[in-house]
Amino acid sequence: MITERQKKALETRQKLLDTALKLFAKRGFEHVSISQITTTCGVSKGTFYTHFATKYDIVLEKFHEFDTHYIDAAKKIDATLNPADKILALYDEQMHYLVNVVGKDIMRTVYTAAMTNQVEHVHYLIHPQRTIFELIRMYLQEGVEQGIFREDIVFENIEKMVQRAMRANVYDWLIHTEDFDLKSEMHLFTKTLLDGMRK
Amino acid sequence: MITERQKKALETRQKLLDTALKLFAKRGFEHVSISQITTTCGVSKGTFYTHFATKYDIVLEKFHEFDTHYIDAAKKIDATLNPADKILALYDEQMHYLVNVVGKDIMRTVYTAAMTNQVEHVHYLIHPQRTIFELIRMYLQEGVEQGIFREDIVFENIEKMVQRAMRANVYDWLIHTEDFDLKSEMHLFTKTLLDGMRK
DNA sequence: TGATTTAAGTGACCGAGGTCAGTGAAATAA
DNA sequence: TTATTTCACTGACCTCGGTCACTTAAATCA
Repeated sequence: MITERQKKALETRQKLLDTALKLFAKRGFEHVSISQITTTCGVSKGTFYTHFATKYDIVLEKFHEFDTHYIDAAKKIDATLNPADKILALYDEQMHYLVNVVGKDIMRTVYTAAMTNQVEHVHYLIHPQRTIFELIRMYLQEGVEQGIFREDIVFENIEKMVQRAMRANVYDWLIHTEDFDLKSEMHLFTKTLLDGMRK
Repeated sequence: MITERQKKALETRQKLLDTALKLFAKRGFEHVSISQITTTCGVSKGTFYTHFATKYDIVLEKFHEFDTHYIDAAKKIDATLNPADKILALYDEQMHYLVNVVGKDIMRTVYTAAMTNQVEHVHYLIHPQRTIFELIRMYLQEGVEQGIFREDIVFENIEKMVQRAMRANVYDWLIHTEDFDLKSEMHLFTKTLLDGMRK
């Protein structure tokens, strides 16, 4: 059972989250201060920290929520495709989503936090239970069963490299100010890497 | 001709640089404040900013200096190797240097700054005139002349992907807290990618 | 019901990176 | 030599993310 107090606290938390994300979208993560968020919400600065450990945490929570998107994305993928093409199709869909829905600002925050924040557990960006990684593992296992991959590379390495290809292209997208088509760059890069893994 | 004043200024600058790097090495970049650096040097805080635009700039300058290392590294590479193996040999040497000389702390700073700092020019991490990129371009051109690469990928894309492979592995090294052998991870990843580019 | 405990919320405070009007001695102009 | 300009250097000051002893009202206990 939830008490009146817990209900109020959850409302405050949600209000902070919504306000913060709205302000981030309008002015960019770096240009929004905690004080701006809390005064907009009509609470004190300290209240922010009863609900979130750091400024980053708001973005990380949203990012985590975004990740459920891939379950829907996976459903759209043609089951008759070969496993390598399934991964490419998933990445195509994912990159479209990152560029058009999530956006560079949130992704930059996530990719910076992964390097900076002393990890309290395994960081989400490389967390093996991450939805997208479980999908990729599934496709790769299909590929192994069909015998399309070289046998001198162990499965964990195949998996790690495919995941790394994703971060590689996202990172390069983030450090380029313009003229970087994430979707096509990711496609070519991952396709080439997968070709290198094939028999 | 250099004036007395300019000489003094350069001395101050050099002293700030040396002190900062010594403190960074001892306590880590994030745990050293500008005030600590300037009081150790016996100058005011403002002086730091007459010589450097941001705290990052000290590290970026050092990183730039490190890059000359690759000229020596390239000389050691066996000229009879095929171009793909030359790139692998260069990366092996480079990763050894990053892990044992440059260190995670400086690299983390560089990789964060690349995402954060609004680029005044093209950022050094992707600057085409960067020493290591010119070396790679040279080897890849050798490879093209020998006809070892697929012809459906244009040269600029081959070049971009090989560079990206480097950042991919360095980034993954930076977000892992342990159990990440940069040298061997880089080797396998780049080798696989290069295999995917071959005829 | 009244006494006690709990925890959401408060805001003064801290040290950080970075700014800028002002200073004074060196460089240059007269 | 003297007047003027230049610029390395100063340090009080700004805002920031984050902390913590404290307040207060709701939840629980007796």
